[in-house]
Amino acid sequence: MDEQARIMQALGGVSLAGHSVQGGMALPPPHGHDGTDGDGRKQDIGDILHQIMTITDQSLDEAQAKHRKHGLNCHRMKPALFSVLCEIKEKTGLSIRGAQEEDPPDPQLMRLDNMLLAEGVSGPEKGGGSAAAAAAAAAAGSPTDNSIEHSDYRAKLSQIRQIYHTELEKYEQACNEFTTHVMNLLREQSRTRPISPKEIERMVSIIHRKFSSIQMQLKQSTCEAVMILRSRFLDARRKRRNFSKQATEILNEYFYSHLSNPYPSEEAKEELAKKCSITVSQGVGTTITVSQVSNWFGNKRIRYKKNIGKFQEEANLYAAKTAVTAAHAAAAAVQNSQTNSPTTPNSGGYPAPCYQSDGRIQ
DNA sequence: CGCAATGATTGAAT
DNA sequence: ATTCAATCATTGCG
Repeated sequence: MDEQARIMQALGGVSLAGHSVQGGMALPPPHGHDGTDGDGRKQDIGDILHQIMTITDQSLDEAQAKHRKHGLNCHRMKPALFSVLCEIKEKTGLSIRGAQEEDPPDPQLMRLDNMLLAEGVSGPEKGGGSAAAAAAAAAAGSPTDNSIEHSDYRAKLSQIRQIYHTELEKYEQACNEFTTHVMNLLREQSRTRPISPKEIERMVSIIHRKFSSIQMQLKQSTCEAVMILRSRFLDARRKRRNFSKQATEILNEYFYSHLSNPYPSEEAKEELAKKCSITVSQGVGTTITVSQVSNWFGNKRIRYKKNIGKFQEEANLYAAKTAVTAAHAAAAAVQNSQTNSPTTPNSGGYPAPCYQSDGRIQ
């Protein structure tokens, strides 16, 4: 198959049944305006234009396409036509280039960047974070430096920071990949259609702008997260919040079921704190720390001792509750281990007598 | 507002 | 370092 025939095939829809191509350059123009001399040249141009028009419509990754392109590139009229097209484009390009606006630094983006920097999310390293935390603590006007909450805040901040950086890196990588891909594509195509380096540049800048807008979303959501974290941090230390119903429930349960020795160990306190925080995290609430559990037990012990009568009702209530749960557990245990052992001791929890009015405190 | 409940803080004791 | 006891400060209710 010679080159022309191949190109003809590429042109597809154009039917040339009558005028079978002979020896190369006999392609009539679409509107049959044939005749005068220089005709071969015109036909040449029409031909090559057609090829150019169609070649960009075709998928580029076929092996055939390469052949066709190669054929096109080797066409004898190609350089001249190419330069003409470039010239035309240069002239009309002004209008296109006029639309190119130099991007002024987006004030909102600057604001976000500044904040991320100030908050230590996008700053150098850990130093920024702790500095921001210290600044936040100072802004709260609280004289006491509660290291527990402080470290809590810092841990969460660094978590946010890590997520931010990995995401940012991902975007960066994707952007670079995409850019090089597009550039390669354009460079490849610039051999068949007039694409100036400036246009490639413009394309790259467009891509970058798109990706940076995505990045801005990331920055925005990061800022939001930091703000939420910060406000919660400040809230927690500025104002006292009552524990949730469920949290006090859990604490009371422990207290009254260990009434004879209501001094939870460090591990028990941690357990309780975790439990309370879990139940509280279902809704909007404060997370309860170990020291808060200690405070609660300290207060509870002293207040219970001070006026046992006042707490009698509560004590009975929780004693009954634990009794019920214990009974349930026992029943379940019995049902489960009927074959195992007839004398299964009930698991966990005190009997917690209802009449108990003398919890030997201290 | 007044008042009780309640979480947090402080200082002494151990 | 932990606990007690007193006290402070805020919250929630009537």
